[in-house]
Amino acid sequence: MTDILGYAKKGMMVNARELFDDMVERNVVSWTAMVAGYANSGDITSAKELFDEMPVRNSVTWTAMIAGYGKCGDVIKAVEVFDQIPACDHSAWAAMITCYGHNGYAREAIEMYKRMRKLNVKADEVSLVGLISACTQIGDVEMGNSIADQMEESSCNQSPVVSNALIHMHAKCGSIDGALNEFKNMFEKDVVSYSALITALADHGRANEALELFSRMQKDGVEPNQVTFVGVLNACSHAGLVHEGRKYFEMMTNIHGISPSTEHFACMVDILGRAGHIEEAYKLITDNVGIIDTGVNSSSRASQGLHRLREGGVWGALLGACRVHGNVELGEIAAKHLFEIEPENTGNYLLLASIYTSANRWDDAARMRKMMCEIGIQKSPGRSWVSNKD
DNA sequence: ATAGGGTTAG
Repeated sequence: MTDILGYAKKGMMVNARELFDDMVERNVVSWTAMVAGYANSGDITSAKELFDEMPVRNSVTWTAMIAGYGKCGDVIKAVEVFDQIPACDHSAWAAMITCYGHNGYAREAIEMYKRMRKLNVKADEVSLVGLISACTQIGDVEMGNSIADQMEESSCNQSPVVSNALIHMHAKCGSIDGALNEFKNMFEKDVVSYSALITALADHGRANEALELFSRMQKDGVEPNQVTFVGVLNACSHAGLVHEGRKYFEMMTNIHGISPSTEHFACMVDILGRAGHIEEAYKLITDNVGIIDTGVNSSSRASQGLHRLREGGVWGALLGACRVHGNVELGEIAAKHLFEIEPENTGNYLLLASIYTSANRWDDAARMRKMMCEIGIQKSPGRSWVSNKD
């Protein structure tokens, strides 16, 4: 039994299933562990099969199914499950709020939260985090400001996860002071707290403070992760700190054993390129094209599209640098990749056109603008046909 | 015992 739970938790569903099939005395916990295991590994079909077969379900089972549909983006099915729950508890509400938020329905998530409170269901940490996350998405400061009271009431004002979500919300909604304040009042700051605030400071143009915070994080003995370093490198990029950028990149790989992801490469290309080290930036890409292409942190839910988008970030950074420094040769190479990766992004044509213009290559610049127009024309009639039909 | 949550994205 303990083995099944272990395998299911790790997503090793073939092993878990073997043991489960041989099991004599299954109970609601082993059934639910299987359902949740399938749902978490993205196999919602198998999860649903077992869910339908199982003789007894409990609130954990229902919640796992909602989250499973949420994870694969099927909000309709998640709502169906939610509506069928015989006795809906706070966890089911929390899963539904989260499901809406994660799929871009921030307003629905907030409405769901309000409905829950109207029925006197108590908010818990998870529903609060879902609410905060939704408020962050649409910049609902008013709702965000009411969260402090909710926290008192649900007695999770000391939850690090809730506080981390609040740091992010304040930062994204423009209140860096709010983020700093939330951070200051935390009892136990973890890697996410530091990473969120480092990123926030970097985004707000306060690179030195971001790097100071990184030093303090190390003094406090909190181990940085790959997200932390994206923030740190972003700070270097905004402040034009080439030497420091190189130093942190090496520190990340050599001391902390973190293999650089496409985001890290994009930051480095940006740092080097802005400073005029365009050849070096280009070499960084070509030397690591295997890593950048496949992505080292490819999670199971990372789609092909996501990778291509990320790869675009690297070439996009190079193209931007080529424009600043007027490098036609590498600008053409970067643009060529971008035209393939994201042909619909007209900004890339404009950037290359601008590079040509700076080099007095008017004909080439005109050719780019023409290509851009053709793409715009190809796109819009297609759209209006679709919308005219319904 | 089994579930749901926070930090990267130019």
